[in-house]
Amino acid sequence: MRSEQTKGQLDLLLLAELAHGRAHGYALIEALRERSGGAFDLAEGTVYPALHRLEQAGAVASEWREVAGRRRRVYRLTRRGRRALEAEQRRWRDFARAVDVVAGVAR
Amino acid sequence: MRSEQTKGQLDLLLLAELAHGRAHGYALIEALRERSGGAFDLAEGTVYPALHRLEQAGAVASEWREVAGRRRRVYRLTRRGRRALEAEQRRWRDFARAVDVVAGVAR
DNA sequence: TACGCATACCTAGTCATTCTAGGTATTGAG
DNA sequence: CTCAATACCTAGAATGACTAGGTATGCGTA
Repeated sequence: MRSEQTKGQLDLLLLAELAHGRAHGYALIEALRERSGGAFDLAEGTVYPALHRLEQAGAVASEWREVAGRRRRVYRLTRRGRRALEAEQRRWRDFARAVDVVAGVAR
Repeated sequence: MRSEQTKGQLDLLLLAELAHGRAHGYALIEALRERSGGAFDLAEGTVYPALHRLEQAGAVASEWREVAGRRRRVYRLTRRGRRALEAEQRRWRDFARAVDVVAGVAR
């Protein structure tokens, strides 16, 4: 059972996680689960297509690595990805503030 | 051009707005636009079906009013709707906190 | 050695939500 | 008389993220 949905913030979460350093898809899922205290427990079918989309958009770049007999696709933020992350952070901040105000939630 | 999407928070926004008092759909759209400082400028095609869905779910109830020759469907929160609002507020708080942490956005 | 579990990737198709794009009807201003 | 604003509605499209399946390797254990 997945804990929480990403509700339109998936790219922000992935880009922010990659800002901590390069990582492969499976590791990103675990990192997101841990950093969020279990709130985000994303399905692979959610993350892999999203990474492919971000690569198409030029926000991330990937290369194959062989680690202990397992192939990994390791992703890193591009310069464009860093700009995209900053834009996503601003967008999230504005959005969350607006919801807080309307919803009567002080944080 | 619509300003911002509701990204899965539409029910929360509508229920929270109705917690200020009963209102009809068109007025809810204006109230949301104003209270959010223009951030939420929802299309009628977004709001009316959502209100119907909330009524189906028993969270709101409606009655027709005739005001200055115009028919209005005036909605109010039910008791169930109040509980739903509280649940949505908790859900939003948890979600927003988790995104803040992962996204590296301090607010 | 066979099994299951964790790791690691992938995609097709589905589903829910929300938007676009149309429609109807009334009132009031110009 | 026309246009803008008010006020409602829905069918269908688009979007985003999910379910549910698949492949394959390595490692521990029964």
